[in-house]
Amino acid sequence: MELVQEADYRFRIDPHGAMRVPGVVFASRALLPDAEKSLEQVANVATLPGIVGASYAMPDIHWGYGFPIGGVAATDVDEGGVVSPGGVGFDISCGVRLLAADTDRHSFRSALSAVMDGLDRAIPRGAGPGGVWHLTGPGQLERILRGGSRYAVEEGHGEERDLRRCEDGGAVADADVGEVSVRARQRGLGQVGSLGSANHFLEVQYVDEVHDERAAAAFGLALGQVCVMIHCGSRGLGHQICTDHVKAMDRAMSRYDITVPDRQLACTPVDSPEGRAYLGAMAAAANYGRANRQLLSDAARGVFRGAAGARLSLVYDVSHNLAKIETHTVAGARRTLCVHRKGATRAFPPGHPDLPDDLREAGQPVLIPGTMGTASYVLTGVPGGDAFHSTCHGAGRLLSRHQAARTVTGRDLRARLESEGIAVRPRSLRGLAEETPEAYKDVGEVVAASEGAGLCRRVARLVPLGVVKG
DNA sequence: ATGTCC
Repeated sequence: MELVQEADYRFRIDPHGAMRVPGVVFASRALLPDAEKSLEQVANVATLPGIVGASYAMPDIHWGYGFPIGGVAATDVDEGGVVSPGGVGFDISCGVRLLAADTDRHSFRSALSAVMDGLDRAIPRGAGPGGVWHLTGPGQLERILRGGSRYAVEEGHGEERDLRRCEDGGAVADADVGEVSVRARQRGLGQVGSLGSANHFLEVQYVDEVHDERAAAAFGLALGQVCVMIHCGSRGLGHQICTDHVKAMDRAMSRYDITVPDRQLACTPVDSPEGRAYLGAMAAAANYGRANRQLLSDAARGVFRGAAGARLSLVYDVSHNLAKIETHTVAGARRTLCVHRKGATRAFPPGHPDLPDDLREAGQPVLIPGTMGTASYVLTGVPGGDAFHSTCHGAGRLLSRHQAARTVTGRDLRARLESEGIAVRPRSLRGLAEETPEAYKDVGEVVAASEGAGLCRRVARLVPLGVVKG
């Protein structure tokens, strides 16, 4: 795959074969080792009907199902543009929530161990069932799928203010519960309020560097402040919805005369029965993921209150795996686009009308979970930019789970983290080893490349005090 | 990511 360098941190893949638009990759050469497979996926996405602008890739690009992880693709809804479940991924609405404590790391130090033990008991995690909420019946699951974080807050698991600090006010309105299969519901029933496994985590962190004082103040962050970061998604429910709708679209595609270079790019027009069905089910999973993060926040708040006498205020909650219908100006014209972000985070600039009043001047908080034991970042959107107000989502994997687990034992990794002063509460030592920092790109380099490409600006760097993992 | 293959 030939990459033409256009600027620092910006490469172009010229259209060839069935590509309708170019590929644009925001990265440095150093961030693209062995990227051939994922760059081919960038080119494949550029063949989708109705794609607008370019098939974009963020600096944390790596190989994924059909679309690369770290990919952004927008299609024009009024021009036959398609929606593809592979452009969202299996973990629909996977995302990050950051809460800021009313304490700094020095005052907090003596409480850390008790807080970690409390979180160890309070946070359900790992593969399979288990969640903080035990549903009273199927009607309650439907209310979660329609109401997301808003429903959890209505039930007493949070504050009204939380909802103003959530993307979409904590729930999207267009969930179609009828498009969520019985099997997806069954899988979702017992996992409401759970972390899951792999790179999902809950971390106790503190603000280690502030890069932008004004934005940090607007977000409620200050140097030394203790924070809680929660990274999780829609568990088995979202996974099953992706499986169901990929299958349905794979069968339906030929009726729309759509051919794709890879079956994993199965898609139909946004404005088709199959497209609307997927988007309705995806919205339900989006709400499930948000309720999930709201309930885990509530559990963490209880632990912080009891073990440290500390309060947690929501900084923001944003997904990095979603397709959204958004209005963007393209070549001077307002167009209705279906923006797929898969391992890419929405990053609204200052002044965007969808931001709450108290964030309008600073821009949207963008939450970047780092690799376990390293740093995480808070960024903000910037004016102009490219890729439909999107930026990176994390470090990006380099080694497979199997390769990672061969480099270190879970026991040794835990000892290493503890010796660095990071408390670790793993559910499984094997799972811990699979997440060793060596398996990932350097999140600092990913963030620097994203900023260098003009996609976002750094606000703060966070480092871990304690890790809760599946 | 995921009842890591219905």
